[in-house]
Amino acid sequence: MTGDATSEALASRLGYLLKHVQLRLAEQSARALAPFGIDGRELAVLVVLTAQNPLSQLEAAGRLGVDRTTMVALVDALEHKGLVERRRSEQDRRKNTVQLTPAGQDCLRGAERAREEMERQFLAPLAARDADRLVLTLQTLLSAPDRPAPSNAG
Amino acid sequence: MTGDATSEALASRLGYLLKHVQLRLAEQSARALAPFGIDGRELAVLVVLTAQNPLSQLEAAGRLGVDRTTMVALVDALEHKGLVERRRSEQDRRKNTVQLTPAGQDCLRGAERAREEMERQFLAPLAARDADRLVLTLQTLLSAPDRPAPSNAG
DNA sequence: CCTGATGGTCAGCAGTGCTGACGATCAGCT
DNA sequence: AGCTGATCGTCAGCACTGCTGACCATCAGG
Repeated sequence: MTGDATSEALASRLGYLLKHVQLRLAEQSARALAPFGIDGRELAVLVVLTAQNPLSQLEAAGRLGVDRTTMVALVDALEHKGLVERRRSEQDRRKNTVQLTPAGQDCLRGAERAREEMERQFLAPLAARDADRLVLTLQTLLSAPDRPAPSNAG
Repeated sequence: MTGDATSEALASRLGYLLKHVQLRLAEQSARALAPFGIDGRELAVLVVLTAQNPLSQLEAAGRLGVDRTTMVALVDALEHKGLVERRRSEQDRRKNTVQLTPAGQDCLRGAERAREEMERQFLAPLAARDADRLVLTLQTLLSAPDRPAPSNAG
């Protein structure tokens, strides 16, 4: 990882780069959030839950890009820690609205600060411009339409 | 993912962006490589194996950033497909040197072309400049030193 | 020959994310 | 009202990945 043959063979491969950069960020994130007793995915749940009016689990799952069955375990964990509260929706009793508890809001505030600081340090090796551009570039790639399996009939 | 609340809450989070961009690339990669009967990780193994003189499994694992126990299964699969060959090293009979078979070299050539085309399409939404910069930026982040757990004694 | 270290292998475990099924609920229709 | 199909949350089960720990064969040094 220090300029040897790896660079020649792999360092220009997008897959390798994205995977390992993501891995490294995940490590930093886990370290930064450990004091708050949550991990990055759980923090993301807290964030989407405060972003608007109370969401159902399915809505939250959609915003996070995870499966609804995954969201069950996520909310389970957060509820167990006393950070969120499930409540049966009165408009539609199939749904659970999930809301932050006061403890959850405290946790969110602190954890978000820690995450921001972590990201700042993670991006420190870059020029400020390049850091901004990285975010924009990734956003562009994500918002591009999915290309489905190539089909001759297409 | 089309400009709704997700953008506000998550779209600027590095973790979310990296994870989902990586996921999307992985899908494209799987699709592009399917005709060759290998996946992205296996292609990466083939690449490092041709990059130099025959490598031992441990050396290959090091270059790929995977565990040696992971490499066992990887080489198993490739050997099963007839793309690589294990051979006991004569210098050090604890080691396996792993080499591409002719079929492996054919596969590598075709799969690399497919991967390059796939990456080109993946990066198509970006200006050429931004695509280049993305690679450089990711390389910079990866080559930055790991920051170990913060320690008061440090 | 011992001893300690190294490389490959395997079993087992943990984390993640999926599918498929189920019960409860809703909406539309009759 | 009652029936039907869809929706939401839940759970069990599976697959994939990547790790740890143990084992054996082998090497290097005494």
